[in-house]
Amino acid sequence: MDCVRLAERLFPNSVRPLSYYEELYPERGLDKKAEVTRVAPSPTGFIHLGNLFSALANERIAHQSGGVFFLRVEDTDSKRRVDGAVEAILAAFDYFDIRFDEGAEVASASGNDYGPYYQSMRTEIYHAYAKDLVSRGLAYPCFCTAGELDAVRERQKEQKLTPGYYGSFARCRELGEDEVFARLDRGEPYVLRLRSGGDGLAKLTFKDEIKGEISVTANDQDIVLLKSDGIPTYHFAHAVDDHLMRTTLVVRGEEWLSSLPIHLELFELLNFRRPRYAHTCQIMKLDGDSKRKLSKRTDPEAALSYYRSEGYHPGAVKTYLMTLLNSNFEEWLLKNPDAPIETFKFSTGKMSQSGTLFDLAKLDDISRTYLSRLSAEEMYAFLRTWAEEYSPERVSVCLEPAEYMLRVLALCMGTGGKKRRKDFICARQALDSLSYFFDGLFKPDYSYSLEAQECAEILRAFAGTYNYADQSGEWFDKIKAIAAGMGYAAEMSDYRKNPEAFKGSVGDVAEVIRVAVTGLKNTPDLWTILQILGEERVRARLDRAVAAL
RNA sequence: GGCCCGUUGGUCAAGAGGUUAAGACACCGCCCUUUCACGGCGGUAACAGGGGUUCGAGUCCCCUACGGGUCACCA
Repeated sequence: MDCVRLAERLFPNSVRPLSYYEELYPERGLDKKAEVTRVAPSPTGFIHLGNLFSALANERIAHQSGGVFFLRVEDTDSKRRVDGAVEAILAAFDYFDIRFDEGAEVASASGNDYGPYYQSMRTEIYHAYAKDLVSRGLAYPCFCTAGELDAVRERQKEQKLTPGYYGSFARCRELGEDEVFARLDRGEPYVLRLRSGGDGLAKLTFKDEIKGEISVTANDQDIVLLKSDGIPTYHFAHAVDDHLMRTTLVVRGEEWLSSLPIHLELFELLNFRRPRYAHTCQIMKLDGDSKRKLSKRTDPEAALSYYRSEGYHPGAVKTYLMTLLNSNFEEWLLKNPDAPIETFKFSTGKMSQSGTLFDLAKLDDISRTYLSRLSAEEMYAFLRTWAEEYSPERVSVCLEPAEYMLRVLALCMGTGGKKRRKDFICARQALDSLSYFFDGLFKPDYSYSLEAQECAEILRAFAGTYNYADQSGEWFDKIKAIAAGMGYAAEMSDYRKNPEAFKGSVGDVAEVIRVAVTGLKNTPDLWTILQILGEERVRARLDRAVAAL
């Protein structure tokens, strides 16, 4: 077989020598410690939580080391391409404030340009390297049809052999020159395959930045380099792109670990210095008793869009992911509650090796703390931005006039006092929990702890003494008086000392009023709520509650 | 099934041969409190199992079990 002739026949238009690309995309000349990392999503229309997880790790590593972080769009699969998917990716990373130095849609400030950053625009580059491989006898055209491949696979399975295109199963590997050219002349479709020199039994050890030493088996599959449409597969594109873009460290999910042998062989045959790899654990979910990968089909929380549509604060989501990413992050955060995430020293050595379970309760807790640290104005702006996109009808109902909502938020967040409240988890939940401040949204589901009779008596007594002008102290004294008059302890300490002596405590009495006015058992300071609502609305709600009993 | 990775409380996890086996979330209790929260203090709860190596093993080695991943002209 005249390999050079075959290469020329396969890629007649690929005339540039490899040195052209090597010079076009030179070594970056960065500091020795500087890492060049990337995130490389494919535009399928679905953005997984894992994409953010991985992006965050890559971003921190690059920027912390004074390196470069770029975005490459892996749009090599025309079948899965979805309109608008790239825009969605860009918008999602922007929402979570992940900043790229280079890449799709980023103007390179440094003047270094290793693009194009869309794989669909890099075909001539892939073909140049493919041509080189063919001319060196390391790649060959394969004319096997999908049906033939399936049939072989079936037979291999029946015989309990490793499935795939390798060894004697690689039918097109040793095709004669005349036959190959004849079939090409006939226009038969083909894919370009790697002529693997690997020994499927050879073990080699490899050092992963997260997992440490791992043992891998050498690749012996003649994997597809270029699909029949001339577009590369992930493996080939990865090798060419990360070489020419001078990536130093690839941080990716551990589902890639099994194709690592392919990548190792590719880098070697292409004479590329290969990047270091860090394979991160996957985000799992508890399903019944067992863990499984977060699935985009069945788990809404697998989609990045879920957090945005629920109104989780992007900063809170990032904080949570950081706790999963670096095991010492949480303690650091406890000690440095005000420090920006960027000042945390991120380390691949502190990344978890085992699959991590996604814990919504923990996210909620972190979100509570995160939101509690915002000012009422910041919270208002956050809620408003969210509502405009996801719940526009609430803008006019809840968010205007702004002064009213600001007063509500100041109360509910405790921004005036020493201690902050932590009632808010996400924008949707926050707005939902505030609906009792708005007559149009107030749909009470009264649920009292006391008997109806008792509640009615308390509410009538309260309505009888209620005076809007009362200050907090006076107001509460009246409630205490009602409590005492009905056999409840006016002081919590009395009740605790001697609970048998009372029907309950002033807390129980207050709860009845709280439920009547807000429909909820848990709310911020009741007196302030009544002040915000105003006398008229308070009386109307008391009447309504009594009527409902 | 082959190959690969993993396994410390319900969850996230510290731990790099000698610890009373951290901390956080959740749960429970107490305290604080003008109600609801917040906060403070405390509690329940773990080294998958079995063999080695060692004076000594959660830490090193082997086996088993279990969980996960992957075996495409998808990434």
